[in-house]
Amino acid sequence: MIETGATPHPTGSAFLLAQLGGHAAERFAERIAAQDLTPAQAGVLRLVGREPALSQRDLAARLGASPSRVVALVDGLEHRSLLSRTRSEHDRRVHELRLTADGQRVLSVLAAVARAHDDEICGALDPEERHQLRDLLGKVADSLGFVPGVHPGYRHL
Amino acid sequence: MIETGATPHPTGSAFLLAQLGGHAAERFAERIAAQDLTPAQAGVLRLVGREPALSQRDLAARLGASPSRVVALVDGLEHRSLLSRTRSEHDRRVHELRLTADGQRVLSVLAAVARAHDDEICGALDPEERHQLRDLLGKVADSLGFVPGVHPGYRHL
DNA sequence: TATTGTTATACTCTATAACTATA
DNA sequence: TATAGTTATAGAGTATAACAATA
Repeated sequence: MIETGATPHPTGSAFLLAQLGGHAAERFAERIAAQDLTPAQAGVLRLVGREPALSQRDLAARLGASPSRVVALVDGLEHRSLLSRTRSEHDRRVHELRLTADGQRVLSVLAAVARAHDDEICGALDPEERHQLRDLLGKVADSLGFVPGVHPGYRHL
Repeated sequence: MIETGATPHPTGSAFLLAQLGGHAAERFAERIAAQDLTPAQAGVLRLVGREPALSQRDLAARLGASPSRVVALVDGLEHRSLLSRTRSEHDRRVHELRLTADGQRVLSVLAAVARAHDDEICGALDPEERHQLRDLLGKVADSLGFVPGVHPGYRHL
């Protein structure tokens, strides 16, 4: 992985943000590798867990990925019995995605992993500072149009 | 691009950090594409600008990339006359890397782009909040062992 | 005709291993 | 023998385009 960026950190936070974000993503990937999951797969479980009966097309939009990519992602998770595809009764073209009982178990493990991950990343901050950081990041995210669970590029669909 | 992650944002900042960091990196990449540069190339210019006569091997360590990858990166920049390779007189195996005059010009353009980029990302924050955010991120970065200009994986060399 | 999911294909990024030239 | 750089090769990840089933 290559760190992008400009000068060390003169006045700006954007470079530091990209650096830390990259590190956080990398560490999270390492952690979930223990459950044999990639970040993309974890994203699928998270989104399907939140929105049962999601179609592959809508999932692709929320992930910011192509529909063909979702096929492979769902194939793998279905093969491991973590989620199921069922044809919609209203429109037999669409596949409704749902977590299996195993899938829900894995999802709750992922939530615990995320908490531990968060403690690792923010461990240097006291509770008040963590709260401040979350508020500031939330403000930035809002201003950039981030909607939880929806890829920014598709937030208008 | 796929957003990794766990729950929306319950208590933790790590997911938001990864999300925003990814967005910031992506937007920076779009901006420098106007100069026909990739983030990796920008990183090379930045590091060689800071440490003239850097060897390709040391550059690879600082980037967190493989030496073979650096070959292609340097090839491209040398071909565009943004940096030069000269064999070291002390050890004729090593190539000393330096920015050309054009390379330094491009580097200063990159610095301006980084400032604009930063304003875009942090535009929703007032000056005091931006200062707070930078301090908090700096604290997190320090606790994780980040050294400016050196990839974390290689900070001990 | 338009849309969902699928397959085939190709492209980009990147690392590992073998090679060369120096030391 | 060991090291700096290079080349050859292969793998991962991903998108685009063509296709089949359904609307």
